Amino acid sequence: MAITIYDVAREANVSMATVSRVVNGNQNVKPATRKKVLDCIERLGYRPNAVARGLASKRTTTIGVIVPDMSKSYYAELSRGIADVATMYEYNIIISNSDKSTSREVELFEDHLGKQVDGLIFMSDSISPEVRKEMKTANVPIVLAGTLDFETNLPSVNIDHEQAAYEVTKKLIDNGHKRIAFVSGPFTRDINRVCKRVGYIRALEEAGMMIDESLIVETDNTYDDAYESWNVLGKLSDRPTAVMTSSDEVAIGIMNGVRDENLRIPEDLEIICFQHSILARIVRPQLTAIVVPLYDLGAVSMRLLTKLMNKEEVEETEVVLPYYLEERQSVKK
Amino acid sequence: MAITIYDVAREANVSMATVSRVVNGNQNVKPATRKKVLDCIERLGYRPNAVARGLASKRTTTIGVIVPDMSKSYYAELSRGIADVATMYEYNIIISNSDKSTSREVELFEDHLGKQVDGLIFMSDSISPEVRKEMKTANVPIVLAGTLDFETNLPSVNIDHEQAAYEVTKKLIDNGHKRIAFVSGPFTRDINRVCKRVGYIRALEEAGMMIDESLIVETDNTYDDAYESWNVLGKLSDRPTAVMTSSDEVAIGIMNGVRDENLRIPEDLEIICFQHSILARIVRPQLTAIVVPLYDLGAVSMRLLTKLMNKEEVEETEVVLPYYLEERQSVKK
DNA sequence: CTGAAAGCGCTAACAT
DNA sequence: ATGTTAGCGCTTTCAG
Repeated sequence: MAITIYDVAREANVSMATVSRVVNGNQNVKPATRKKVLDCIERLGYRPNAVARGLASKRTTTIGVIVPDMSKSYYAELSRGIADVATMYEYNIIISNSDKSTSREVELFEDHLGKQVDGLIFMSDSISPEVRKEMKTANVPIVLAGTLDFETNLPSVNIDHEQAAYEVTKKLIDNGHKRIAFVSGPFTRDINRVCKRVGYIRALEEAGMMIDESLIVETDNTYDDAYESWNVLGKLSDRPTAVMTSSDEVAIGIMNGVRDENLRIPEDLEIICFQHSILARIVRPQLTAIVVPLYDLGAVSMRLLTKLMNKEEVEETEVVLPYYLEERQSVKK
Repeated sequence: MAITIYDVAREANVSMATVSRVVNGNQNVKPATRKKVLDCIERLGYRPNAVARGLASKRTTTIGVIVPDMSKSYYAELSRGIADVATMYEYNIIISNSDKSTSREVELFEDHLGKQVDGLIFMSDSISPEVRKEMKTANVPIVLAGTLDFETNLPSVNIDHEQAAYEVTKKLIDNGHKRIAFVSGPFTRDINRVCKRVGYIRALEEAGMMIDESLIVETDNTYDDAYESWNVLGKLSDRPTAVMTSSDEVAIGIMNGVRDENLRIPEDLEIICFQHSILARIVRPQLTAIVVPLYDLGAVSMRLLTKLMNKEEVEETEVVLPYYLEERQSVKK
């Protein structure tokens, strides 16, 4: 059996309450007593039982993170931001993968809530009614990280993907392109269908250009699928001379498809992508990209969650972080 | 206040013990009673408190994962393997980043143990005496994933990096190369210094070749540092014609360094790397590589841990998983 | 098959 | 400044 607070109390000839005070840094302890207790703790190798503490205090200092897939660099980077701020505020994180399944998301909410997490950070492609119901009935704060909610106004941290896509498209238009494609990730993802796609269309319409649906291609956001997508795009009689992609991995799929046709980037095709990893920087030519501050998205989400858990006043619960365009080699000068 | 087991008991006109039995799937409950209780649970929206359960049963169904950096694809992939098997056996995971700091690793052991995790999976570059002491005094099973321990024989899951490096080097020798470099990650990492480096040297010596220390380059395992390393290697009077790298990211650094000198791969330099991500496959030329089964490393580690936590008999606690060489384009046919 | 009761290890009033 | 005590919500004997 492990050492308990009782063992320490007996050893130090004080009550368990005093030991508890010492452990919790309560100032109402005479320095001499404190030292005596600390010595015993050291000597016995006492380690407070966080589970008992959690039951008694109703705070577990643990938060839950529900993410589609922690192995994807997008979420891995975001999660690292969460983890670092969590550490800073002395929280542990329980992380679970939903694989974007609504039923799994609901299960995970129940699971994490059952574990009495003090708060939750949720990421998903889109929010289903079932999940919204879970969030409504949860008794702890929830923050959406990089995840959109159009119905309600839950605390969230995002960048303005619509505006970013608009700017990317506009830049391509200004570069003289008439045929600009948008190779997207799945449209089941709000960020793609509702943000990037809409920004793309807004820029085209503003320039008085036609929307050609054959230039809007949905992929599953993987390299292989993107590579295939150029098989379609490249065979168009009037093929695109520029493309915006929803991620750097997709851009590289296009890029290799283009290269295997002996076309060149940026001479024959200009590419601007959303950057989610180191990929954009290490391929040649390097990819001009909207840099998405994934780490910060996670860090700010967690910071926001700490405020909510502390019941602090938060002026703005829907945070929008800045992004920027990094000019590299996939666009002509 | 949340619904407790008492509320359900009162509502169902049974004792809390019976509710507990129902919740825990105990067979000693009359079907009619079970149904009645289940109905009340449903109606009241009762959700068992895992913290109270953990305190009473001394099992939290949570395991700890200590990892250098969850944002690195290497560990992200490995962690996903852990997470999936954890889910399968109904465990949650608390994951923390050590950033390879020994003192942080020790803190995290204490932290996780304090949270009463039922087991731990540990990953690190090398095991320090302080950490070894933590592991010795821990009262729960610990599995090392992709991490070496030379002193003791803790449960672990690995691949044979030494043999893999030997085979890679031998293949390069058989291809006729006389100057073969090894661009490594940090030698503070046992896997590099003690395994890959040793396998590399073994192959050279077996072929009667000299060990030229200038061909062994230590990097911090990043793209940028690897790129710089070619500045050194490429300027050698008798420069290498082949190179083994400890990761695909490092290989790409070399590759771009080579390309910026207008040399070609594989004509002027052959490369074989250890593959830790999608990178090896999406760059051109694609990289011939030792495929490291990261996901499986994690999954098998977790499976092993479940057996240990169940006190099952385990015949072999030091598991070695197979790897294979994927021939692609960075080596001549 | 069901209930009563004793903890699990700690926090947080409430006393002193 | 320190001690006493009543829970926190559940599991787990032990009875019956």
